[in-house]
Amino acid sequence: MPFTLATWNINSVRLREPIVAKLLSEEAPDVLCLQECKSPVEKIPTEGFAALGYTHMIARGQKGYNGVAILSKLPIEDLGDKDFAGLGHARHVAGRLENGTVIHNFYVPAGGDVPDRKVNEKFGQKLDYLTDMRDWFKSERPEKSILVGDLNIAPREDDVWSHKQLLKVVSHTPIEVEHFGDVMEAGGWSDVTRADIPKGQLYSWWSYRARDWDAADKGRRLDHIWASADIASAAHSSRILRDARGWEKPSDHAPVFATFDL
DNA sequence: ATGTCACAGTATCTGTGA
Repeated sequence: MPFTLATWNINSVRLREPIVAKLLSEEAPDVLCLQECKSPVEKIPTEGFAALGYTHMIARGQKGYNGVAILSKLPIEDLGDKDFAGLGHARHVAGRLENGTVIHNFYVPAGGDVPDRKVNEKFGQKLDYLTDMRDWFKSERPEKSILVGDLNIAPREDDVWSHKQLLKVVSHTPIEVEHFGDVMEAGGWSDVTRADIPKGQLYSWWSYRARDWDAADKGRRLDHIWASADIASAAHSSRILRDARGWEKPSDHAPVFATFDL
């Protein structure tokens, strides 16, 4: 049975419950992975989502920061979480659908402003987080697995509005892109979105600070869907719902979709 | 390109994170 999955950094699930409901109503993915819920799990507004058919949820949360959740129409088993880099943050949760597909939902640390771990501890934490992801997937080689989330890195030149102008901007520096590639290689992961849409500029995030985000279009592709090598060929119909960036009280991220014939 | 958001804590603003 094919299923459609979406990933969306929601930047407060409680404040944006209306647009989560809008996405579920209008696009109806089978599974929606959220990041930056900024809510303890018990305060996530699950009732409205359940009323739309999303009766299953696995989540990790903390007050005010981070937080990840997987809303699902399909039953999903909680496989636990990993505290990569020992930060004590709610940045990962894994689940398994009844067809055996494992879903990893990640919110990788943003990394602060200065791309130098000697003067910016947050940048070091981001690199360490990615290194721990690499080591984990090297030891636990993923099978029949999907990895999604806000990875806070735009790896390709055509994943940013200006490669040259962003080379020293956190999210697109060479050291981050190298770590990103190391995680992919360690897990044998395939970039589903770029396998489907190999050419052209592709963004999933536009800053709140731009006067007119749509016209300026200074975006970055920070949100990703990966598949393990054994199921990579089952993925298709990738898209980024740019419209959602223009909805009422929007997140600064747009949802990314893919469908899997599994 | 220092601009706009969201949240905690204390409070009706300041600091932090993104």
